[in-house]
Amino acid sequence: MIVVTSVNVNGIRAAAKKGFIEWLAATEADVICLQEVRSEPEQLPVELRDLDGWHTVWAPAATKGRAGVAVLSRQEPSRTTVGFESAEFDNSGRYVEIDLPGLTVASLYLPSGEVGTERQEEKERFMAEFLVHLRKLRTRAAADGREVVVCGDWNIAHRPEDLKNWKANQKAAGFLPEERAWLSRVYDEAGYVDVVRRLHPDRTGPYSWWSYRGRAFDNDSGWRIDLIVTTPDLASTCIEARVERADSHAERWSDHAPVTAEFAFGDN
Amino acid sequence: MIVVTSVNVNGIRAAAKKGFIEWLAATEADVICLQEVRSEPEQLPVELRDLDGWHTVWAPAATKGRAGVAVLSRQEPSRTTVGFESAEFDNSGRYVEIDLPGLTVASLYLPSGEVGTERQEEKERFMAEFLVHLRKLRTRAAADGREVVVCGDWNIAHRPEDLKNWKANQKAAGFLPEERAWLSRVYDEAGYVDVVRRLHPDRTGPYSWWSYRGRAFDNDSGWRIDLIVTTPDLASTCIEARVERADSHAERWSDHAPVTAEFAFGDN
DNA sequence: CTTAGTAGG
DNA sequence: CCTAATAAG
Repeated sequence: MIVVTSVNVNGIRAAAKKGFIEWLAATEADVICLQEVRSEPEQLPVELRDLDGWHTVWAPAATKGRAGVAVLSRQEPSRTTVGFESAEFDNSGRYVEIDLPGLTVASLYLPSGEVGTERQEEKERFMAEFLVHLRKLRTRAAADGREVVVCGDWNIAHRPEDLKNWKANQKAAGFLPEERAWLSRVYDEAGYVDVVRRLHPDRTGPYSWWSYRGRAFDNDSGWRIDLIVTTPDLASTCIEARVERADSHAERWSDHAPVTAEFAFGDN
Repeated sequence: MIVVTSVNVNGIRAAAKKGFIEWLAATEADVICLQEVRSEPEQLPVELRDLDGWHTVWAPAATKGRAGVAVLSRQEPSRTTVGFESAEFDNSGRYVEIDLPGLTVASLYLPSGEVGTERQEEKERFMAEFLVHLRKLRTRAAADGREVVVCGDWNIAHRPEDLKNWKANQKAAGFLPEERAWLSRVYDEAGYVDVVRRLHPDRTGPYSWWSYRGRAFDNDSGWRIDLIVTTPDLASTCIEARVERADSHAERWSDHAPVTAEFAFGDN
């Protein structure tokens, strides 16, 4: 059994002041993939340095205060790789990969994009390069007899069920036809599986991000853009997948909620 | 009788959230000179627009969020002048003057300066130009039979009694020998009077600014840099002068405290 | 330490 | 609306 969580913390230093530390102390996850850490390792608050019981790999962006991904694991990784052999993106705090026994885990923070700007073109370049990487990753893993799980903020909602207001967002970054088609290729051509959708094929959401603007969270006007995407054999061992939406009992310490999947993996 | 207050609000929008509005509602001042407003008039919170019972003149800096002075008066000014005919400084939100019957009131925010930087040179240029203005102002006022009061954050402590730690600050901006000498010229050559010091010749302080860093406020480790400076005849009518240091009963809504002087001016 | 602007989200 | 870097104080 392995429990994997993905969460965009929207600034780990701010999150730490609002409840992330307590959430971390209580989680039963074995591996946690973080996005938008927005901190150099040296800038982390003491409570997040030398985390007891966790092995950590931090992959900050070259630009201070931007992006940044990390993976926390209870087991020590046998290998750690920052980036995906991309000249443009390896230094941008958007991808880090670790190897655990029989399993490769990656934390991904795909650019957000903004229609009509250079940042949308950057997103598209990232998507093109990253799809190549996903294919290679799967081929390599198959050759090694390994499974793969890519956790992250993909910044794309795949289908109308994945966001509250799909009609109004057809020309918005994150739900553009070309972005949705790209995600289809991740599934249909590269052969990956979105495990939350696999276990909950018919429901709307569950959303994992709600804008801080307006009453988006209270109205559950969200998007499902934080995805746990795995190789098919691993997906078939997924026995639970959920979004940990904050409620009156749990503080909201990010505009995203943790997404968690449990796999009967390595069990006898 | 006229009551005049000078206070550096350190961002009127932040101050408004912390108690400035309540202070303003309770004050008995007739004229209030503000410095470091740091807001365009259009950006002011509603509570500070069309202030009931006050005439207001706002002189923001050309650069948003920087400097900015204002004068609030219960009587309507007969004349309002932004700047002091300085090509360099008239647009920098550092000086505004109003005329009331028999009295010119000015709000001044002298540059803070920082030793060894261009900003110290800017401060020195300001001082040179402003001293010329002070002389003209006094000459003009004398010809018109008017008194003058220049309220503001002068960003200079005159003597050892005017700051907690004068020995350690002899090479610090705000207590440099040339700055202190300049203030002496304002008094001795241009003929103005610092009314708080006139009424309290022997005491240390009263300080009007305490850094937000460390425990400066709790230790009363402050500076007396907010001054009410007047023509001699007006000074001789000053019957009270004080600093309104925040205590357990009053919120601290700025790193500066209001300085208030009461003049038996216009009384029969 | 605090303010406000700014870029990114 | 929120985070963090930055400049100024």
